[in-house]
Parts: sequence; structure tokens; C-alpha cells
Amino acid sequence: MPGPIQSLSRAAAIMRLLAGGERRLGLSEVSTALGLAKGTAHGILRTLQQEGFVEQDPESGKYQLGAELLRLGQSYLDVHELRARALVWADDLARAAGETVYLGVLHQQGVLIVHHVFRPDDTRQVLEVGSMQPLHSTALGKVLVAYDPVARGELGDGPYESYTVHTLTEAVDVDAECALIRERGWSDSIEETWEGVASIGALIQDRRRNPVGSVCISGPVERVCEDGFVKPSLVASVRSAARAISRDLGAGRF
Amino acid sequence: MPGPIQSLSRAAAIMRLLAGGERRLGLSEVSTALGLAKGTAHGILRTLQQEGFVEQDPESGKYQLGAELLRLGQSYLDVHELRARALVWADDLARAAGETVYLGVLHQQGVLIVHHVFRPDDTRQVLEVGSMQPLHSTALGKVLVAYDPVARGELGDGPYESYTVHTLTEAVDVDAECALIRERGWSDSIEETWEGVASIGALIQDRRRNPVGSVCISGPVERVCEDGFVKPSLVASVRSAARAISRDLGAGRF
DNA sequence: GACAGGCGGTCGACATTGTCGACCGCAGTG
DNA sequence: CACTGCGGTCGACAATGTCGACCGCCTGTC
Repeated sequence: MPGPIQSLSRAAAIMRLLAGGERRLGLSEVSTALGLAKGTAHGILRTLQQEGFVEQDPESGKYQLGAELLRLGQSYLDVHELRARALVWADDLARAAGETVYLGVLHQQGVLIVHHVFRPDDTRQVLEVGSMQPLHSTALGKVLVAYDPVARGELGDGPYESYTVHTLTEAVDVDAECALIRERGWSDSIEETWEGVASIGALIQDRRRNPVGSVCISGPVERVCEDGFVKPSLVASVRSAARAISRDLGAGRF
Repeated sequence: MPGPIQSLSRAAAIMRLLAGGERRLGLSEVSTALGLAKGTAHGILRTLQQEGFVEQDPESGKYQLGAELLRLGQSYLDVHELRARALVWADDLARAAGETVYLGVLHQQGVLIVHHVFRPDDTRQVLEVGSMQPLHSTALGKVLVAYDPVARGELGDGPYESYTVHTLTEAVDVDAECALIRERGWSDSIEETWEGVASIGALIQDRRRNPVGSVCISGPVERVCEDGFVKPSLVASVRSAARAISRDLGAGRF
């Protein structure tokens, strides 16, 4: 039976729909958005609700995602081998560099943040674990595109969305940048996604040299850069952290 | 069609199974654990994999939870109204009390942590958003049991699991404690779950006075307590934070 | 190095199962 | 006070997911 299970695919589509829309959605909205009969959508929603994946506002009757998803997402992090091995290295990197550290893996057409170390001694920050960043405009993403053919495939041919005046929106430009990244072994992104923010990324590989994720530091451009280029000392820190994590992944495999 | 969709319930059971077991599970393990035919389990797993809810280790063929769950769990937090309104108050409470702050909601037979503010100026801490705490032995849980009949129902009649010598394991003891909690309007838990840890909790209500969650501070017993009782000043801080959040929830409803 | 045992994965027949579209009661609205 | 929209239900139908036997592969073993 090499076909996907219809009801499951539909349930997944419904949850993605609920995740996308900011506000809660009604039964009719869901069914029309996905082209399903109202009864069908209701059956799926009712089951998802029983399982805790979806909650219903008792007043309006509208649906939103449920708490069970949060719990399962946490379990995903617990099992995640890359994340487990990277925890301590990411902490060290944040302390050494004095900047925010992100750890990401390829997921669909973006980079999913699986770990986030706050900048040491700084004010209120929002945890971004579980959020996505674009592939073509971030240090985390570009280093994956450079080394992982799957990531390059997910990126497509563009043109890509533009976030600032520095964003590379054409495939040829990104590919040229990726060649450079492969040559020197690290990536950067200076105000390509957010104004005033620069980052430096490096690849994490498993023991067979397969790319499995990336690590980066991110901070205000005036602290991360010097004379228009990222500081070499920070590059060295990031690369050595990436190597350390890769070595860790290669070493133990229970 | 007032019956749950079979394949969906089974898929949910599989995901919960994968979340429970620490390590990755093989196809046969999954199918026997749930009493499913191997072909059936495989079909569900294949679909879940396509949707990103489950990942397969290409080497061993074993399955684990997928990244999409993390992303959807994050979306759940984004929509969560209680959490959104409580963010700033929780921060203030942590700063005023100088201790860790948790925000929880009832989920199944436990309290799901939906927000976690680290203790100010302290060493490395693990984020516990998405994890569960017991109902009968924590300040977060007991205040829910005291005010929310649903939570009391989920708790059951015991005896409950014992974590330390202070854990209340009998229903009558918990119910007596809950009466006290209702009388004075706040809950505490002194080394009932973890040795050396004490917490103070209070209820959060929506605008119709329905219990929707709870907030607590948690810290070393020697800082939170005095002469064997929790410090009144900390109790006042927690209660005022809970009132502020409740007021916020009642005020705006877009 | 042939064998056995376990694995993940496939196949096709069967009937269970999910799907569909019409229908219901209710709430808000002009 | 009809009317329109909502969430939810119902029952017939057949498409759908389920089952258990089977396949090829790898691994460990004697």
C-alpha cells in the first residue's frame, strides 16, 4: 500500500492550516480552505481534539492547535541527538563570543531552530526554538545550502524573498556565494535578513561527513563586524565549535 | 459520525509511544506495542514521515518524532492567549521575587509548562516549556486541583506517586489541602516533588472566573521559606501577579 | 560461509471505515 | 421574524485502510 493514508494527510494539512493562520479558525473556514466536506473536516477535527492536538474555544466553537503538540515537540527535542551533543558547546560558544547562538537543522524550505542560547548578560530576549529562518539569507541557512544538496534542492530557483537591501534574491548570486562558503568553510550574513544584525555560521557533520545542521552566532553588526567584514576571531570561534560538535557526533553512537 | 477516526487515533498513539520511549523505536516494536499489524503500522508511519511528524534514521530504519512537531508546538505557544498576556507579568514577578517563574495549564493528568522565566542572574538552566509536572505535588498543580473540577477529576482517587517524604499520596490529604488552598487563595509545595525545592502558586482565571491556568515561583527552600513556612512577601507577589494576569485576560478579547 | 532469525517493507483480497452532501437546531441580523 | 450563517449530525455508499502472508536484506552465529 505505497500511498499515504488519506485521513492522516488531511489531518496534517488541517494542523498546518491552523498553525499558519494567526487567529482561530471555524469549521467552515477549514473545510472550504482545504476543499473538504464539512462532515469530513468535522470528523478529523473531533478526533484531533480528543487526542489533544487541537483545542476548541467553547464560546465561538472555533479551533486552534492543542497542548499535546507542545508536549510532543518537547519530546522531539529530548531525543534530538545533534541538540543533545551540542548543548554544552553552544553554551561555551555564546560565552566566548558574547553573542547569541543558534543551532538549526534543515526542515522543509527553511532552517528550524532547535537550540538557542541567549546572549550572556543581556536584557529580555524571546526564545526562538521551534521557529523557522529562511535558507537564502541567513548564515545558518546558507551554509546548509552550500553543503547539503537536499537543502539546495529545497531552495529552488528563485527569485527569493527580499528582506533588506542586502538580501540575495537571485539563484546565481546565492550559488556564487555558496561556492565561496565551500571554499573558506564558513558562512556569514550581514544585514541580509534583519537590519543591523550580522551572523556567522558553520556546518555540523555527522561521522560520515553528512551535513546534519549548522551553528551560528548572531549579533549587532557593529559588534560582529569590523570595517565591513565579520571579525576573524569570531569566525574562528564558530568554526571550532562546529568542529567540536561534529567530532562529538562522530565519536559516540550508543 | 460520532466516532473518532481510527487511523488518526492510531497515529496519535504511535506518536505518543515515540514520545514516551527514550530511544528510537523500530517498526516491529511499534506494531507489537500497539497490537497493530505490521503493514498497518508501516502505512501510518510512512504517512507521518511524509508529513514531517516522524523521522526515520536511515541507518537503523528506526523511527523517532519529527521536526514538524516542534514547529507546530511553537505555533501553539504563539496563539496561546494566556501565555501572551502573562509574558510581561511573569518577567516582573521573576525580577521582584528573584526566583524562577513557571506558567502552567491543565493538560491530561498533569500541568503543562507553557512559560518559564529563568531566575535572574543565575547559572545555566534548562528550559522546561513543554514538559509536564504532577498535579498532586506541585504548587502549580494543586491550585488547579483546588479550583478546577476537571483537574480534580483527572487526578483520580489515588494513591498518588510519591517523590519525596513530603509528597501527599492520599486523596483525602490532597482534598484537605485543597480546601485550605481555596480558603487562603494560594498554594505551596515544600519539597513535595523535589528535595530542597519549594514553590508558591496562585490561580489564573478568565473574565468569567473560570480557571485557565496557574503561575508559581520556585526556588531553594532556604530562600523561599522561613521558619518552615513560605515567606508572606513572596506569596503576596505571586498572588498579585496572578490577579494582574487574570485582569489582563478579562480586559481585552479581540 | 551457509544458515537462521530478525528486521523493514510490500502485496492483494476483504470489509471495515471514512467520506460525502443533505439535513438539523441555534444565534445573530436585517 | 424570516433569513443566513454557523457548528454539528445522519445514513448510504464505496473508497479506503486494514490485515496477514510474503519478500529481500542484513547480521550474527555455529
